[in-house]
Amino acid sequence: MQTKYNLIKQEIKSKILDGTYEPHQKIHSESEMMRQFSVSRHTVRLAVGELVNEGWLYRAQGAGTFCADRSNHTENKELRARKNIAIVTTYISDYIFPSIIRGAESYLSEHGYQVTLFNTNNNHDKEREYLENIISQNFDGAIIEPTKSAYSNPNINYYLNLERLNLPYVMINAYYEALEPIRVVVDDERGAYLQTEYLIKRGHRNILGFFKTDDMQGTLRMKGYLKAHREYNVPINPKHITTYSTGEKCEKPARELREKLSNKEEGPTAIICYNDELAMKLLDVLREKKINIPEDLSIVGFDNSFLAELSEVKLTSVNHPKADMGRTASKLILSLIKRKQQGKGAKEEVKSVIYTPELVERKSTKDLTSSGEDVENVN
Amino acid sequence: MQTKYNLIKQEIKSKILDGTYEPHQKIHSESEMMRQFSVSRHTVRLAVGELVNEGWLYRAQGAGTFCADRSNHTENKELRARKNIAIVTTYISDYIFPSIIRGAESYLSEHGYQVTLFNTNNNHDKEREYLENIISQNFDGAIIEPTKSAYSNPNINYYLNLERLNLPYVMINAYYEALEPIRVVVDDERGAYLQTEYLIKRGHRNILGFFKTDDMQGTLRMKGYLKAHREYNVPINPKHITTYSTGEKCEKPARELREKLSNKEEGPTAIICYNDELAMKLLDVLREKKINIPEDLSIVGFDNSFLAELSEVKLTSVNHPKADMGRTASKLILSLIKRKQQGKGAKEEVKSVIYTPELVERKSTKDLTSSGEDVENVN
DNA sequence: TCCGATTTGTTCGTATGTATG
DNA sequence: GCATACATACGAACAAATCGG
Repeated sequence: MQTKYNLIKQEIKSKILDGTYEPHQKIHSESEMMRQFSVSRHTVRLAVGELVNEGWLYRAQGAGTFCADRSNHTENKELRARKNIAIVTTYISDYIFPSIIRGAESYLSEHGYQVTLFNTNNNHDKEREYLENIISQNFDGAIIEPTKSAYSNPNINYYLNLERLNLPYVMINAYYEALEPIRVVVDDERGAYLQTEYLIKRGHRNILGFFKTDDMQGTLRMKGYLKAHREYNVPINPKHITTYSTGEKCEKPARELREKLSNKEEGPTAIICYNDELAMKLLDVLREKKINIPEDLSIVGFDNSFLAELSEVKLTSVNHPKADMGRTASKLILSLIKRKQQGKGAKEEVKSVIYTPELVERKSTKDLTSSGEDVENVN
Repeated sequence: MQTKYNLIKQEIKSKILDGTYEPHQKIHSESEMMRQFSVSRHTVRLAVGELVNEGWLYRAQGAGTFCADRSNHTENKELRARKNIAIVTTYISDYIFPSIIRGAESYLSEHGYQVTLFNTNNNHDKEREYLENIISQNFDGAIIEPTKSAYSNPNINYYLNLERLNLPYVMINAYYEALEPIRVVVDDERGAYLQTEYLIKRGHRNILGFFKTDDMQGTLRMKGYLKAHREYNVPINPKHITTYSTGEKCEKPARELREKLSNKEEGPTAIICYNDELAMKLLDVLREKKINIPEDLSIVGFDNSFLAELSEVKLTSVNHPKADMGRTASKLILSLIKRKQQGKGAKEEVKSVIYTPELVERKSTKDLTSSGEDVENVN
């Protein structure tokens, strides 16, 4: 069965096999081969098409047809399963995480990818297990929220291996500093600075700060809180700062707040919270103590979650991009995958995204400098 | 990329996946498809050619084109060696869905399975696309919340094909009646009966009902509402019932409520809501109209979601198992998988679970029979 | 076994659309 | 903006294999 297109096919394949065509080298254009072999364009396309299907060539519209790089294990084995992205987060169903996941899921599914979820519960062992899964299966990429990002990570080797295996990943919300990965994060230090500055400008001097310090977000937010104090020359009372870990979040902050409220000596006028979730917990304490918000005490949250609007006290908070963060991380992952597929011709640089946060004013703070509660016109 | 050949390709692939074409069955000839789709032979050949390349079809010169048999197509069995469950829901990040998904995810991951999410947005086309994915990859099982379960489903063939392919699935929240699938649902009729009975027993006679009627839950809840009225001999005013579809949920119920409140003739004393989410929307209307809850009007929600506790009016609602439903559905799926692996020696029968709902009393209803607001001691 | 209708396989020609450099 | 190169789509013709009568 020596058909014309088969002849052309063999001709091209020979040139690949004998090294005439090197990986990523452009081969003759269709019109040129028409002349060379004196056949119609259709016949050339048939020959080239089959070689593309068999993985010997790849085509790029407008650019040309190129010799594929078969050095890697691109054998027939991988029939390109289905395009699959892993999302690893500390939680999946609480707080802002559903929004982040929805943002990612919608963007990825629009682009023909499907999403598999992994939930570490902020546990290093789980994180390791899932990283092993991701490496051993053929995921095309991963969006990862690091576990306990403030601590040194025992799984750092797995992340390094991801890089060695050329498996693209993007970190969200935080990152392990040693890795310097592509990431999508909020400028948490700036966010807490805004929280603090806002209160200081409204005359607050005794501001309690509650920070979860086992993740990077919490330590940066504490840093922002301190920085604002320094820059506005407001002395910092160490007793005003409470730090806690994930495991302690249900008890310790509430307990500490109760204590600090009973020691009436230097009564705080405001509270800065690690996030809205904590703010809710502290509001429960304040309700129990019959303290009115914002008349008796001001409180500011972080993340601008649905909690900020649903509580009886509409909470002033710092904006978190949520669904947009998921979408952005997804975009970056797809860019990284594209860059990987194009080989070293990486013209497009993929850059981390750092969101600059903004304060969302609601009704949970009092202006101590003016007479009334005219909050809007002060800034 | 809506090219003609791609459309034809998808059309054919759908017929393979929904079972219209069985393995080794002859599909339409090229000339027939030319007529069917009104395209040239070239276009048909392009579509068929790609499907042949992907292993869905095979061609035999002179004989025809046939559906391939993929049953023992162990192409990438090793890659997909990992145990994988698909979860298809109408939404993933809103309302009670994160809880359901968390329940399922935690149980499945404990048992070594991983979870891939699909979100239909209550759209039949999306549902079809995802069912195609699930069939064409080798998922071990699927947990599915049906899309628009009150309507006849255009994808019913896909579900039948799941059964023929022996791919276990469990439906949650609702089900297509024709299929009689293994399912985990709430007794919605009973739930709405409880809502209504509760109000009737407290002296309410004019009870507005708002029901989303494009899913089974809504139609059953309306049925329970009617049943309670009949059993307690309370006449039903047809004007008191509002039905709406998913697309209308943001506008129509609020508009209808406004209308019904302005017609003061036979003022309603209570509202029964399809779910808590709707109750929130209606509470906005009531707040705007300066109507106090529960003094002026009682309101009851459904699902006992976080919304019921976070609003300023603590909402009496009907309990939905949420995370427990996810866990239970996961258990059933793993049982089905186990039964499948054991072959016909199916000693263990897998049975559907129907949750009997309970009313969760909070502060959104008034007792018209007694003098005060002594709600607790009446029942 | 051969015939003829049907069906897929190969090849030509032509035109327009779209991405790249 | 322009030429180049691949992508999609129409039409036509003949070859080769299959299958029922």
